[in-house]
Amino acid sequence: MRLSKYFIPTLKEIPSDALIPSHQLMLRAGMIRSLGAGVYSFLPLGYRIIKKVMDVIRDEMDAIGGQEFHLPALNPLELWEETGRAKDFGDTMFHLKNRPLVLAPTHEEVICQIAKNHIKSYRALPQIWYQIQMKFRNEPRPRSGVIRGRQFFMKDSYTLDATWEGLDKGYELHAEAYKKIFTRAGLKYFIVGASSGAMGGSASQEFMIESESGEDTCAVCDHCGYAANLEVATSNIPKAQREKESKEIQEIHTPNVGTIDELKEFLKVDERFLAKSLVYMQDKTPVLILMMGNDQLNETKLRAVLGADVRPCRQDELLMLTGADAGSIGPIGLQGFKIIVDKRLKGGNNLISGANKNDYHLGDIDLQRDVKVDGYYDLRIINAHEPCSKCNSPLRIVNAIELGHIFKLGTKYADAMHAYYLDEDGKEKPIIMGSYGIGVERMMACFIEQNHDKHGIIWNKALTPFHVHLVMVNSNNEKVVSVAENLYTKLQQSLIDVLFDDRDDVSPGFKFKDADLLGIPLQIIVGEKNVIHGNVEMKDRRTSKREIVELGKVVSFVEKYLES
RNA sequence: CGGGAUGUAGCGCAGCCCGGCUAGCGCGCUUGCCUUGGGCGCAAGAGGUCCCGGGUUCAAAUCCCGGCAUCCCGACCA
Repeated sequence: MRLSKYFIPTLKEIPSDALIPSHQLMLRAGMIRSLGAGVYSFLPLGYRIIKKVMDVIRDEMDAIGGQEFHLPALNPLELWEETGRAKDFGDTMFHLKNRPLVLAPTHEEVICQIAKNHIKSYRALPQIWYQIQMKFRNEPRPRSGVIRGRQFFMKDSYTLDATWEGLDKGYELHAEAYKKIFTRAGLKYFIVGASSGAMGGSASQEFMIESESGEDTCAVCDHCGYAANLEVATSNIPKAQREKESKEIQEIHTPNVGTIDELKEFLKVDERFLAKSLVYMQDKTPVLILMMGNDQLNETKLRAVLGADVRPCRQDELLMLTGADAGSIGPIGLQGFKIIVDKRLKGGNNLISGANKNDYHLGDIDLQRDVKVDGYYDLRIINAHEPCSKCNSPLRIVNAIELGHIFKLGTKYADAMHAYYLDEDGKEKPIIMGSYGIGVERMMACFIEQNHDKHGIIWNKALTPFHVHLVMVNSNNEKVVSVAENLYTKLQQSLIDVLFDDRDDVSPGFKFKDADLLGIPLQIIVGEKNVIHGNVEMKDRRTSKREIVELGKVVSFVEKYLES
């Protein structure tokens, strides 16, 4: 491709709306342009890279037996009502105004519908179906360039199985394929256990890259490799120590003490003797939740215990139900409450908690003696430096970007849509599904986040838009022009993708800057000072190492480089 | 959806408080000359709904009201 004819509008200055490196560089390198919040046009160079990413994904999906589909983005609203997900997605799904159609944010329903109509026997299972297609989500706040957009490419795949062992196998195949995809794409990633959320199902893992601009938070152990989304992460933080003697409950006057920190200061006691109370509503049942000290409640963990519909109790409800305001609530003397306790408090005695009377607390509560506990669960958000639950090394808390997510769905969709097959005994059974996604633009953006310097992007061989960047330095020098033109032809004849900077109206410095910005990993620099000796210069974009190569050996040099 | 900021040429910005002459600067763009190993120089040009609508005023980019858009923080995020 001749740069003089190719549409690559590079920018010298950084557009002010772009804050993170990948977004800035994608704009500056002429790969994308914004059309509206969270909506991007891919220009020719950017789309070339998208296609490279898709190639890698497609290759590995085909390798595990995936069959590529192309499913419609327009879906009947009715289909989404069948599974109840029209309501679950709510405003996140785009609805058309002039027909009862929606723009699909994912494709479980469509897949399940096809399976329902055509998979009638266990003999037709298992199946791995996938597609790489545009997804639409009405994100309330798109951000970080293409990392969170309102429309984006996703590779989504689905396993259909007759047995739970089959699901496990399909899930494992995907986990392995994903590792290969991200490794080939040159991404430094880690895998975390994740919440399966409203997708339902039993197991779920996310493929993440660590990034300051990430929207997810993960706990990571650098020692043993444990990593988990904070939604589900656990640690070995010390539990309550039961004291030898349980003292008698006593009322303590605590005027103007609201928060745990104030209580700690007022009573001069260790945080681990304090039991913080929170009240949530599970349908019409109030639930009192006890946490140790100032431990924060993890709502994802809470929902896993109580169901998705729990909500924090309102202030007016709180006063009516307990007779006190937040800050003076406690587990003693409540009527009609369910009481659940964070595991960390298990066995605790001589604890201090609210008295359900404003400005009073109760001291020396023994959970075993005084409280009817409906269950102990892990409910807390872990903090940095807490000991790893596997190896006790201090955990790090990092921001991360989710590149891929794999789910064991089970029969949720088959049940809702009556997608049944006949098993060996002629019995009707629901098809067991798994669902697996990769964000295509995110792979591209994350690669740039991890591979750039102050001059621009540094592609690797798998994702680079062209194999080599041929820079003709002195376009007024006949010898240089003829050598560069000749090389361009020869390289193309050897099936090497060349971006040829043949512009004659641009100074050498400009060409070098553009080459570094675009980041093609190997630059061939044809300039006067080397050409007169029958040589050209090879520059490695990543290391900036330069090597002088004889003209006749350029093609074989490049071929060797590409194979290495 | 709550909080904050911004909106002036393709891009980056100044001007706005404190209303007033033809709305300005850098980059980019066009033309000519020049230059050719790190965003080159000189000269001449083109390019504007000052986000939109309303109001105040002799006079509005500037003040007031309403709206829209974009970005950031938070909430949300299968």
